[in-house]
Amino acid sequence: MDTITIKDIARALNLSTSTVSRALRDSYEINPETKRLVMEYAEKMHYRPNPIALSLKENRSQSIGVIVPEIANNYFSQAINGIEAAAYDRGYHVVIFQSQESYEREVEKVEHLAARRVDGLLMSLSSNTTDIEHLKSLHARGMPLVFFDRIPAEIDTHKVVTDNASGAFKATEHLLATGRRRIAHITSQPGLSITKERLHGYRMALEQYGLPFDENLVKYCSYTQEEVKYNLDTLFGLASPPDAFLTATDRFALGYYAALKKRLIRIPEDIAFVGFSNLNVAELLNPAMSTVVQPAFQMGHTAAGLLLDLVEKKPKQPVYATVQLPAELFVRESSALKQG
Amino acid sequence: MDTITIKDIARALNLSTSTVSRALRDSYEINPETKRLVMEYAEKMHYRPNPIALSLKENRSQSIGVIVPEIANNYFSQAINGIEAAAYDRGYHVVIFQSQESYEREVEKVEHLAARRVDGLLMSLSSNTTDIEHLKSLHARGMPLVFFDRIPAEIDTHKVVTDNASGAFKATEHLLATGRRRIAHITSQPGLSITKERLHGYRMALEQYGLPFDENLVKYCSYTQEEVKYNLDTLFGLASPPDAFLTATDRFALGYYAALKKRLIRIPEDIAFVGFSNLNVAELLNPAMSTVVQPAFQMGHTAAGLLLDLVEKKPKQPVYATVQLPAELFVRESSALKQG
DNA sequence: ATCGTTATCGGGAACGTTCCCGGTTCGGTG
DNA sequence: CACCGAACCGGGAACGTTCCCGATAACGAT
Repeated sequence: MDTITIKDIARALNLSTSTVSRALRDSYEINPETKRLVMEYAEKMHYRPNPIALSLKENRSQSIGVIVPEIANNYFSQAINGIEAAAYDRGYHVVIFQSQESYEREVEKVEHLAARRVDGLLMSLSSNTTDIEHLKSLHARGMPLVFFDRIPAEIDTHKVVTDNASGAFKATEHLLATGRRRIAHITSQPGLSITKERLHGYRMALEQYGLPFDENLVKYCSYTQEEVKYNLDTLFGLASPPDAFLTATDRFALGYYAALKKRLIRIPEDIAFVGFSNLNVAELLNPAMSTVVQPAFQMGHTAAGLLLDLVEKKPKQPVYATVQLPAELFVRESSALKQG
Repeated sequence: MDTITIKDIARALNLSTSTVSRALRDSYEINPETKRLVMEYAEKMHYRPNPIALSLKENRSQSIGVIVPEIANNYFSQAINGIEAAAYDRGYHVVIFQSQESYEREVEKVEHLAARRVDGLLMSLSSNTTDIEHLKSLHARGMPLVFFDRIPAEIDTHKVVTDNASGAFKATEHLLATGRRRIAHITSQPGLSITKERLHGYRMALEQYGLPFDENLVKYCSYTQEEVKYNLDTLFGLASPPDAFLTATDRFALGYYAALKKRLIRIPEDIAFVGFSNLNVAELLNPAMSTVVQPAFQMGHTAAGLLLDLVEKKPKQPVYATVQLPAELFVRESSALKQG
């Protein structure tokens, strides 16, 4: 890219760089005629101010970093959509990384992004992250930081989440209302916030219906294929096997739906199913899948908004808040009323 | 972010910035003892070189821009996944924008990204883009540019596409082999490369089977909901209505699948269906959807690789190529053999 | 004693921009 | 006629880094 600078304009018009700079910013102390000359020449030569030079001077990059477990996931791609919209509206760029559910990669990317001098960081933790020292120290050094969806308890900053407890409660309650009594809960790593909250909602619903909580029905998963088989084997090997599934993420919803179907288990006759999922085709599945949907776009949008407020020091002394957005339960065939 | 610079180190150790700079780059002309001092102090103070200062000096940003119609789309999010992987491996950042299928937004984002001094640009055209002057001029001014999936004919540069013609041919041939004769083709705007190529494959298959091409069966769509209804009305209003659908993109596949089911049209009994789609749950749909799958990750990965070769001037005089990756046809229930 | 060599280091320009200080001209006022 | 204040413009530092020139000292070699 051969690019023209303010100096080139100055030289061409026999002016100083100061004058050109001021002319371009429409300063009052520049002769209108001079302004016109500069403006016209700049326009003609396709002049665009170099944001890098500005960044160096102002010590900001006008960009925010985003680290998510994976981009090619309905929930996160929708969230990124919201982030991009909010950031663009306020003149910021979005730089994206994925941790791929790996702690080591997450640390690496956080470090990289910080070195890159992004103005702020938007994060959703990898499922294998338990130690968040890398983020703590970054935050302590003054990097504006906002978490969404998968948040840590130990860092005090803005957080945006869905009301996971309520979502899980509604789903569990619904399954109970359809006559199921043994609800398996397939969920993420126990350390994650979303895991705890959803488990809490699940237990509350059981309690309210006077049913016992059975640890054997809860499976904390990572994301491997063998694991699915193993978990299903043990679940169906129980003396009192499950008659319903509540899965906690998009990937579990799809993975277990597929695995159940492969085993020729009938949904909803043998097993009722509700998945936390932002899959936009839940309606079209066989059978149509009941889902707890998170407002992904909205979450990304508000998280980015909060981050940019921090970046721009909108409130001088920020009072950190945890914004909770409602989850919505869509009842479909997969959790139809139990027959007989 | 309170950040430490090379100057701070120099001052603290009573050295010049030159010496510190060289010590940090492990230059041979610095006393090992001095190096050790500098390195240790830098480590202790968490020093990280400021990439923005480097960018200013070297006139490059170590980042590439990506403009896609929408992020929250299976195909594109998978492609971005590939782009991110390739870019990160080579030390580049990925800055993402979406045109939202709007020509005006596309122009705006292209302009924005260029002003932002990205080192190169990766594009998939919006469906409403017919005039590509904004990209032509950018390319003429020396911006490395690589297109993927939706490419323009009029710009000579690297392009990465799926073998759309072959994909459409295979799908059409398959539908013909199952006994269908009136295949509706739901596709994008006529200007797009993917539209033409897929249409070509579709026609070739018809021709090979000695069937006439009927313009009435081809619908060039944008992405509105009313349009779906209108197109279905006219298609089923034909004297000889379709007995199969071949849809050209992810969104059309889902949109028309849903609409057909809503009309209680039986798939595959009344209508056979094959969709170009990267939906990862095609298998789980009701009925399981036959799909032509594009190697999205691979496309993003190679496109990014080609772009970075251009950026880094790997071949001094690049010979622009159009890389064609194979599309794969997955036959499922939705295009089962016609009964009777 | 002079000189080239080696080992170490510093000064300062440059990247593109803004902005603080200055400077000059000129018309007007006392 | 001296002085003042607009009106208009230029010089140069600064942001953080690299790199081209030097510079200095010590030390053999001539």
